[in-house]
Amino acid sequence: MKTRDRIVVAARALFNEQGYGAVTTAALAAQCGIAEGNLWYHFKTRRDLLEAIADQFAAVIDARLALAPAAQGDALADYTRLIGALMDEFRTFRFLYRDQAAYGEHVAVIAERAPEWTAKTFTQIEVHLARLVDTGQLDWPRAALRDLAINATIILRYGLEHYRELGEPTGTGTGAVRLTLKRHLTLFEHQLDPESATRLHGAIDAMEQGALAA
Amino acid sequence: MKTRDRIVVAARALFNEQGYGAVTTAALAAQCGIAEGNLWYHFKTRRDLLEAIADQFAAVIDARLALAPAAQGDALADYTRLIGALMDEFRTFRFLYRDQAAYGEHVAVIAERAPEWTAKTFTQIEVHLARLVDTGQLDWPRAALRDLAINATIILRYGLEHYRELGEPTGTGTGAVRLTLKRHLTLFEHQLDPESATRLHGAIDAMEQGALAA
DNA sequence: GCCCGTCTAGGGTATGCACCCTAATCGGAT
DNA sequence: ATCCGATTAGGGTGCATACCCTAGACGGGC
Repeated sequence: MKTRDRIVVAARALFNEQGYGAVTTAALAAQCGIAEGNLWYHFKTRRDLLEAIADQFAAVIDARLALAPAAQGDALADYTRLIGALMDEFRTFRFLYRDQAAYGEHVAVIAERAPEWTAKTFTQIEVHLARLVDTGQLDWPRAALRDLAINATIILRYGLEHYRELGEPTGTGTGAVRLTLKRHLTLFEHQLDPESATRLHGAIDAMEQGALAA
Repeated sequence: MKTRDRIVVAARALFNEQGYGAVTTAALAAQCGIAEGNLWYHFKTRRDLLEAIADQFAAVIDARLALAPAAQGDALADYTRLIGALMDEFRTFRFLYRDQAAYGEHVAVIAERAPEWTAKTFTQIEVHLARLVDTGQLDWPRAALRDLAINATIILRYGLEHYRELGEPTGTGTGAVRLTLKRHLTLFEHQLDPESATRLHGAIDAMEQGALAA
């Protein structure tokens, strides 16, 4: 891996663990195992590094927003794929959501596009849930799907912070993502047919060990 | 109002608006209309100021946790009172939740008690919802009340951040609290009897204009 | 061997900010 | 009038940190 990419990966991890403002450039260089001067060779300012991460973030979101349920496919697998991708994103770029006060409103791509991303995410989840209704796997009034999608998004979006506030560990491998996915299931699992509910639980159990590592 | 109290109030407001780390002691003194030396007369360190606010926070939470539905009273009014108090708290002390990465894990009262507070809040909401079930105003399986209480708490807790991410203004007087309360209602309003649903909506509409000012 | 991109080591600077210090003034209570 | 707590104005310090600068080394490609 090229040094520049190693810096981006390490920065993202440190910012997520310690908070954006608490990570010094000296500590980051040490974490990468490079001289601080080399960090400045690759990124002129700390802001340039932040924007490199934000550009990655935007690309990941655009790719995820392209996910749609297949017309004739496995609606449950499609839904599982989506929520897995969402949690991967919330976890990988956690500090970008959480530490906005620390890095300010000036990362242009986020300031401009976050509201639109969020609104599109509601729609994306709604469309996936509608497929579950169409296939008879979920019993939910069509008129109430939007609200369910929004509430599900909120719970997924803030799940890691929620468990942090409960004093639980929330880093990678702790099971916090799985807990969050299960938490969101409580919104509608009583309206899933029993087989689908079981499959979804099983898919979520399998998720933190493998799929989300990608 | 005594200067010391004025400093606490102004600090809380500035920390909420701008983020804890972005508020300099110079700006805070200016906001209070006092010399910076006077700020240091009242608080020896910035941390002392933070802890004064955290102590207030703890007292407010303890008082709110003491709220319980009356055995023979108006269950809907009791529930309304509780969610109003909760939103008041989330708004008044918003930075204490949001900016934890900025001020660190070292405010003892929060580090020690936040998980317990959150767990008690779930129970408090659950007990209030159970009263609504008992009075026939809410139709919800008893075994599922805990999950409803937790989901309601999450949505109330993160509502302001949610609307911020949607690009909406979230300061006092913007209607964000009302939107949050309405959002949480979507979890269960279809299971309220129509009169109760109408009353609750009305109570929420009245709330941001008056009751939450207290 | 030459060129060039990448990286190092080591020293440094400018800036921002929390907090200090001091002498004087002010205002309220006795 | 005196005392004392509260407040001011103005100057200052120490520290942390992002980022700069420079000469040299290293490694890969031609």
